[in-house]
Amino acid sequence: MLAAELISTNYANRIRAKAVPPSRPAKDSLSEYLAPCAIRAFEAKEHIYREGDPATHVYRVEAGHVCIYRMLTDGRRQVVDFAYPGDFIGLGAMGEHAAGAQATTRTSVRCLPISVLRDIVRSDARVGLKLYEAVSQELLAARELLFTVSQRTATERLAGFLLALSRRNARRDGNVAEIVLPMTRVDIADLLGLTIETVSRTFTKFRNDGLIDLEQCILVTITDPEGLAAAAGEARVIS
Amino acid sequence: MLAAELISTNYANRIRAKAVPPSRPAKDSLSEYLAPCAIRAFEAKEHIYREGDPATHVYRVEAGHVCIYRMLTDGRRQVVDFAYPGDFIGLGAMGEHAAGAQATTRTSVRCLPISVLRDIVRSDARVGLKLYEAVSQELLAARELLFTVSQRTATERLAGFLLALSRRNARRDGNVAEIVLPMTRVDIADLLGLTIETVSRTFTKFRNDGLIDLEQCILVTITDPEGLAAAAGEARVIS
DNA sequence: CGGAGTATTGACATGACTCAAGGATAGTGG
DNA sequence: CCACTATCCTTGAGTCATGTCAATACTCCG
Repeated sequence: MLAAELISTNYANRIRAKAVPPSRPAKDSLSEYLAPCAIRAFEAKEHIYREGDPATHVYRVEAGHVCIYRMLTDGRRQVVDFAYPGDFIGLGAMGEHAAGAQATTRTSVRCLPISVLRDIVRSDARVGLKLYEAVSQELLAARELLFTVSQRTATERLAGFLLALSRRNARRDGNVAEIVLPMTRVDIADLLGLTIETVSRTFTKFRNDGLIDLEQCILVTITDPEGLAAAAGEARVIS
Repeated sequence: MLAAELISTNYANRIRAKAVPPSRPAKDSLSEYLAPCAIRAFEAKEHIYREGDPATHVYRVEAGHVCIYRMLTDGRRQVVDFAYPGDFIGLGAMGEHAAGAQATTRTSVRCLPISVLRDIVRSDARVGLKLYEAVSQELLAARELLFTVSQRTATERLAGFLLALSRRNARRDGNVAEIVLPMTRVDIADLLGLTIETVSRTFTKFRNDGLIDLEQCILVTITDPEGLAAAAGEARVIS
């Protein structure tokens, strides 16, 4: 199990970390403090931290992709978010991490010790507000996902997911149509509250309906954005 | 519609606000600042604020119960949380409220203007941290609910919900077995991502299985806590 | 090539939803 | 006090989307 996790797996390694610098230039107060922080690298499937680990650091993803998730003892899993370069992870943890963070591709993160963060907050009220806003943003995203999982059909969920990724990409590098999926079907299924079979079938349905191309299973090309938006049901989409 | 909301409805008014003071004595830094704040009262079904309203205040529930929810244009609704006396609502809103807050019973809230809150944060770093923690707590609850809705069966969801309410009551007044439901079946269904029919059927099933008594539809008595916990599946429950 | 991990597809089962009817509860007005 | 009405809750029958189980195919890598 542990050994397996250290071996970078097949599909994941098709994605070579492009080390895209975070799109937001390091202007805000939090980023200033991050500059001198240590950087750690992880292979695909390695954990940055696990659920229940003492929360020692806050991290910013520099390159790669991270899957934030929680586990139930019987093996059921809930993916809570995917973190992309520029995103913070480990925020909102008090004492210990309430969710695990696992790299889905080769990943590097910048590490800010919690103790240092606390000092910064004490001396710089702006940072406290920044943190508050960052967590508020996560709360918003969590509720959006809650909505998606609770009220929408499989078709709507996956369409919404793809559109959210598309918008995320657009903000980063301007490519709206092509989406590289840095996560497996299992990850997607566990995010959307579906099974991998349903995810796979829905992908196939989209392809048959001419909404997307799917030459490789990790490369989605949106051929009919309006159709996909219609399949998503509503403008309201995750993230 | 508006008129209807002002008329307190039947079931809801069976619950007379007991005006229980918040269990936590007003020791923490946020509560200090709340003491001089104005109090506003609402009838059942009245809104404290609506989704999209400019976020002018943060509120603490003094008595009664509030349903926090979001709407989709086609009428689908997601209840995000129920606020009890002592709980804060309206936190984490930046600019405008991302969710609506509707009293489910006669309710009174203490109102703290956002502008004042901002001033406080600037002058008192502890409050910034307090806010951060409060929102983190909400984030945790939202993810717990996400888990519930996404991965669990109707039986597990409702059992977990009842146990969560039981624990909430226990913390407040020590009564573990008796639960008064300050919300309708619709509210419960929209929280758990079910239909009212399924909620009702599951209640009936619990009664037939001897897990609960249900003399009135708003009064649940847990007769077999272990059985209910088993039905909930896992120790991990919402809130 | 062979093996491990991952993805697709099919047949079938089922839990929850939908639609529809009827019962319970509380407020209202005669 | 008793209809009368508006909500709310319960129950039943039938349907459907998604899950489950099982077999096969694809991709990468040693």
